[in-house]
Amino acid sequence: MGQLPTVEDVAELANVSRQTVSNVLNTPAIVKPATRERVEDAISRLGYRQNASARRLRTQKSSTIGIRLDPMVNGISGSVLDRFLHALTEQADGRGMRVLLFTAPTPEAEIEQIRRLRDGSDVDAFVLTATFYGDPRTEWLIANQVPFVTFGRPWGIDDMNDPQHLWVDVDGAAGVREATAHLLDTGATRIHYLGWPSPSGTGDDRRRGWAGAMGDRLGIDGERLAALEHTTVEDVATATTVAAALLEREPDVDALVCVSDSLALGAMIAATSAGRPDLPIVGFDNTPIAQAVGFSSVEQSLAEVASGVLELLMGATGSDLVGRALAPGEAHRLITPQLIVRQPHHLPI
Amino acid sequence: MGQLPTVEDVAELANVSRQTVSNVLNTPAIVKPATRERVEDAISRLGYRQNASARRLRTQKSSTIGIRLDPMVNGISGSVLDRFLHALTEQADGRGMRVLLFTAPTPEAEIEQIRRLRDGSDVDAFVLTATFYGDPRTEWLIANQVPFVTFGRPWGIDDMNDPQHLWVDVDGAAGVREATAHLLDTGATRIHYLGWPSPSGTGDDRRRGWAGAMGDRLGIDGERLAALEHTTVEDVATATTVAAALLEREPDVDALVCVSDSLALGAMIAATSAGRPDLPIVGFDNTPIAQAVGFSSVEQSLAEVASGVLELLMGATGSDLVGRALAPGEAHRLITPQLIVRQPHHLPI
DNA sequence: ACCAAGAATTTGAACGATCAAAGTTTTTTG
DNA sequence: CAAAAAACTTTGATCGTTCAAATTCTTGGT
Repeated sequence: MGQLPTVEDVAELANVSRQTVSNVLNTPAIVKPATRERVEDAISRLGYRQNASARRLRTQKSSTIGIRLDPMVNGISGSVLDRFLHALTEQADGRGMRVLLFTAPTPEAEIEQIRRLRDGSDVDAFVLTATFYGDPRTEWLIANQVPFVTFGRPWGIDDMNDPQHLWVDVDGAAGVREATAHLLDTGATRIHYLGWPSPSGTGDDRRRGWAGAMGDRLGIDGERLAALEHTTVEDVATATTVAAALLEREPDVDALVCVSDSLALGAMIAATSAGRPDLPIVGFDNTPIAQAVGFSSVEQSLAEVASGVLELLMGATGSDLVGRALAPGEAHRLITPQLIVRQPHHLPI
Repeated sequence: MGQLPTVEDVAELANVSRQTVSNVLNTPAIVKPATRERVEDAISRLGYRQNASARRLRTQKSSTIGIRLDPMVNGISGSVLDRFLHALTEQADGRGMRVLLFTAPTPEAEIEQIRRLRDGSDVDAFVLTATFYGDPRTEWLIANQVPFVTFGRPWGIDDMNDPQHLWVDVDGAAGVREATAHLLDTGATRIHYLGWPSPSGTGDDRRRGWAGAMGDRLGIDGERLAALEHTTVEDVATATTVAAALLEREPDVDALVCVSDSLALGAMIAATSAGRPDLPIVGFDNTPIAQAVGFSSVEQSLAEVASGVLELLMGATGSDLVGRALAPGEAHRLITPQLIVRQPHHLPI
């Protein structure tokens, strides 16, 4: 096998011109059926594939999405980005897009990388994760008119409805509300909450779900609600300590809603140890740990997040990047997560 | 800001020709220092960047490494691939390479994807993970002369020293041997092993490390060694049960070496519950769980694996892909992992 | 049967870089 | 100091594709 076949080779075999071959590939509708068939036959006979670099050079599009691989993912929820990446890659492929990775130690370095990738025509859109308040990246991207979508809502209120800032996020409040409602349905009433210290965009959002359900269904709020709330950092050992103290101080706890699987694992260990292996505990992210140890958890559909990202970037069916700014209501997607109910495995502790 | 500057623009500003600009970029050594400086000045003044597509079209190289993102990573060790990906991306960037992701449900589909990416000049080398016995992918890649490296040694004996099959792997035996030796140094002698059922390439390799240390240092082998060995599947709950039974049956256990952090977590829970929170336990992979719960673990340096992969692919310093077959001894790298010693957190169970 | 309008196809140029070879300047050498 | 060698720079061609404009082929109305 010498050279790879080119459009020219296909054209010659099919007795047509380069351009017709190109048309069969890109705009088949304008080619006469008989001709198209002949070309397609030649293509498959030669095993021809488009040369991506040449195509990109000519069209000035790379059909590639860039995403930064975070330096370190926190705790046991690390697999979230992993799973998102998988879903994104898979769905991007379905739309003829590819996913290119890059790394950067700081937001400034990330901007530099983005600039490089963009200027080199390597990437024509970006997906940002882990956005934060006053994020310089989103500002830069908007200012430089680089298409992008963030996974995670912007934290500046102004940006929330800015039609230039496309974003997809998981409705943590809805997920935790469902979890709380499910516990209420089973008869629990003293449902405590184990969360992260405020302020935390994600954490506060999830807490709102619990608070809302407790308020709506039981009329509990204000002081009485605050008494059911406990906070700890994202760390299994610390969470275990906090949960153990809680269970000792308040033996009548009915159930425990946790902001993450890490905290839920700590709570699980503490509960089992306190002789309450059946205490209903709910975590968030449905990590392998939740499955392994056996507690309920709120699962975010990363496939939905990925498809939301691509829809915002390329339109519902499109295969091209949208340059247009979207209407305020269309510029984002809020994905509703789902509660996965599990029975504890009764670990023999 | 209208058009992006090209070599032509830089050349004009620096009063040289296209080619000289290209030389400054690619082979600076052959350009007279004064000229080079003038060109570099023009480059930075215009903010010029090489157009990757044009370069790739001309050179017929994509400077891109393809890697398949596995459908699902198993258990809590999922972050391994994640961390490897990060290290690979980072180091590839340092060598002017990029990492492109793809997915595929089956090995056959993966070959098809590889073929597509290769034929389209999208990717010019691949990194394979999770290889298995009689893997069709490696055979296809070798037959089609596509450069690749596998993370994980080939399991067919013949391939082990095939200079065409480049591979990097972690020396699990050495890691577990070190862990066992460390426990022996602290005075432990009844060191049990909790592993996966045989046959398992990775599992058997790690087991060998434990067996070797026990044999060399204590002269224990054969029947006596087998009595200290226990197996269970990769699942926290099951491991907890097995470890609990073991501790009850053999109260004089000094320490427990585990094939993975999942099993170590199970062992940790069982030990703590059995009133032996200080029982030395060692896991493998040094996942966030090991850190969170507080047990020793063998850490594989994924940075070293990544750099090994790139070295095999591109040569020690090179920035080009090696087409040459390497000598039998040079075709692989075995990375020695390192034991991370931790004191238990004394979870208040 | 003719001509205009539309459909289908072809041709030349361009995308932005590097290669190969040829041209120019500078340095070395007899 | 001239000629040869080395060092450096420039010129034309090319990678494989798509765009824009030009050309040829169909179709349909009168």
